[in-house]
Amino acid sequence: MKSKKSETTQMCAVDYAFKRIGGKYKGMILWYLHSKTVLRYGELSRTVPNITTKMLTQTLRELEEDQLINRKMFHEVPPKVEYSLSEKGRELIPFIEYLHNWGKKQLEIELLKNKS
Amino acid sequence: MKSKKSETTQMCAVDYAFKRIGGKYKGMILWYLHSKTVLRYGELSRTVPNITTKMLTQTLRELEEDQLINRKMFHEVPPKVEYSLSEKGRELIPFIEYLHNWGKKQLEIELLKNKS
DNA sequence: CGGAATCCCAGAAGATACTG
DNA sequence: CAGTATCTTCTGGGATTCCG
Repeated sequence: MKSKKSETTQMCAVDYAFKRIGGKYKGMILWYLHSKTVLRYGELSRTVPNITTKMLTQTLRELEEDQLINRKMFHEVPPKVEYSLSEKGRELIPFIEYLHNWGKKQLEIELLKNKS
Repeated sequence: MKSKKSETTQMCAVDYAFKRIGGKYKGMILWYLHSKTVLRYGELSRTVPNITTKMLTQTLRELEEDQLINRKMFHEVPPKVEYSLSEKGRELIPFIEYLHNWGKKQLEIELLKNKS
């Protein structure tokens, strides 16, 4: 049983965690899923700025593999797929929320500086 | 006054924050600086697994630009440079700690699964 | 000791077109 | 609507060598 996760390098917990939520869109998607509870594919694609379908699909698949989100298909016409946070994914929210607030604060500080 | 930070895309706080602490080594370096308080260049290079001098220098420079760490040079022979967390950088510790604990927990869970 | 300077590449991300 | 499939581009990071 080979695992894509374990490499020869000793495993550092911070490193491990960053690999789950790193990349260009993972944090944002988790954040949006948290604030909206449930989102369809199309909604996500409109919500995440400039994301392509390829990256959206790929990112969602990775989050699903890591069991941070749930994917629920409705076999209808037209098709419908809903994404939501899993329990495990929800555990990350406090930290993303913290990060969000920190980022907001820094953005405001920079804004003030640029005005002067 | 051009800024490397602002692009045409609307600024999202989560995205902003991830850009400060994303990348392969930033989280780990902040984490190590927190647990050891102060570290020299050579110590960091030995502590962070497999990091090259190029990446170490580059990462430290970026963290310094964003004012998350302090760089203190001693003009001696041989030269000596110490790195430590800044106030702003220290604000990030609670959440990196959270992330660290989460990662540790997940690693343990995965370990158990692989044994079965 | 604490870097800087090059060269190079894998893998991340973008563009575009097509489909059940 | 919710994706696939390709192709291309870009850039974060690696390897190596040299410097004050």
